[in-house]
Amino acid sequence: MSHTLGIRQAQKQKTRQALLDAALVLLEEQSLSSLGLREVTRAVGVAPTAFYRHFRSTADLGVALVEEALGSLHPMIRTTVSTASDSAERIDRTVELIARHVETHPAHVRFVARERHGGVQPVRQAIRAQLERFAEEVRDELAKDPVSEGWSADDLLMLATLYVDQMLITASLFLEALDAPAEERDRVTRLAARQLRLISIGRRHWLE
Amino acid sequence: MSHTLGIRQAQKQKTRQALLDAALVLLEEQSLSSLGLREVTRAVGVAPTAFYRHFRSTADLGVALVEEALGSLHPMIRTTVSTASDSAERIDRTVELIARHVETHPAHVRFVARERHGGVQPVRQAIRAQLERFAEEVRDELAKDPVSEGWSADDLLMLATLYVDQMLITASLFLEALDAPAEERDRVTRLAARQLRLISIGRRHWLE
DNA sequence: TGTACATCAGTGAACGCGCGTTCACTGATGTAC
DNA sequence: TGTACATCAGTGAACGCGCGTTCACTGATGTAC
Repeated sequence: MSHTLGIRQAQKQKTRQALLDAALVLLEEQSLSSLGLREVTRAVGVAPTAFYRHFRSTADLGVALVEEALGSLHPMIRTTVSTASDSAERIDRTVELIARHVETHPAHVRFVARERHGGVQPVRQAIRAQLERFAEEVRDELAKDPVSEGWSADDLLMLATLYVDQMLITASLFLEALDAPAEERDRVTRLAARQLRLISIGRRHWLE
Repeated sequence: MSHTLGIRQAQKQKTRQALLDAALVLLEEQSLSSLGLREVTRAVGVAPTAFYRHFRSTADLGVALVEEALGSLHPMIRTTVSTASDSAERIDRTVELIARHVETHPAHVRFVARERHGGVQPVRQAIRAQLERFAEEVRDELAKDPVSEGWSADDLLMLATLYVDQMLITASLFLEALDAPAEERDRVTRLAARQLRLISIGRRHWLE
């Protein structure tokens, strides 16, 4: 049977999640460095002091949001990169996957894009650590591909980093296009696919 | 002779510039969305109300900072891209130029990286407008290159966008490495150069 | 199952503080004659 | 050159407000027997 939390623990988790959810909503229109603890508790409907039962500070809450936003993406990244198939098809599926993810988790994507270079150091660091893990995972998957024969580990990581950054740029373009007409989203889709295609072409001819 | 401002206008400009400079320093450790008007005037040594003689709000000041940070870069971008020479050499010079720019204008670069996806809409918009201009200028320079024969205007803009985004990523990596040992900066230099090289290879084989 | 005590998530009052904005002002600079 | 008036960048007091943090508390939940 699954581990059942006590009533007290379960309620605590629920409040904690409510704080995270409320913060994420508030962060769509501001940066973490201006997010107030009282704003968050007000949105949830608990006393300001309740915040301290869960987080030391809003920066601490931000680090928890990074884990929530990026922690669960690792398997998805791996399978996306590794799926062996025609290159053009893989690119289209990747772009489609990013578009879908932005549609279903817009606030998470916005948070990561915003705070990656934001004003709160521990959060920047948490995001960088996650993105570095992504790059390493992409590198490991690329290494398995026969196209990578003869590549140095360093060059593979260079390419993986390029892919990861490109995925983030694409996600943020889809985010901006979320409330735009469908043509705009199509434009972003085609742009992202061609950029990935150009990178793939560069990859194929790297060792010439 | 050059146009001489009256004493009053000259003093006003000086105060305005002092406000911009002070804000830029304060923004190294926070985001614009949490920057206070009183913080800025305190740093300059004028009364809080003096702020309103120059800007409607901190968001308005942010837009002025975008102009200051990016407005003067257009000629530099054009000449960098257009200089006809060996591709590898051009890449090395480009990366070197970015490194130099980050060294001489770290606060400006940090501001743009931070606020590009930050919490203040008018500032995001101002940055996007400038970056779109960059992309168009790069496209125009790329179009003059014989390598671009047969390329559609749309594909040229796609490549130009890729270059512009890549330059920003590189700048932000140099920024993080500013206080790091020289080896780290060298690592960033080599990484950026190889990524640009891979993109250039993709460019050369795009039409095959 | 029942009892007695411990734990601890959430409360609510209180604090000192800095915020953005308003307003009428001052006095140096600019302008018209 | 001098005078009289207009302009306007910067002032300083005042305002109401929300902030983060402290503290002792309450009462439901957990635990030991």
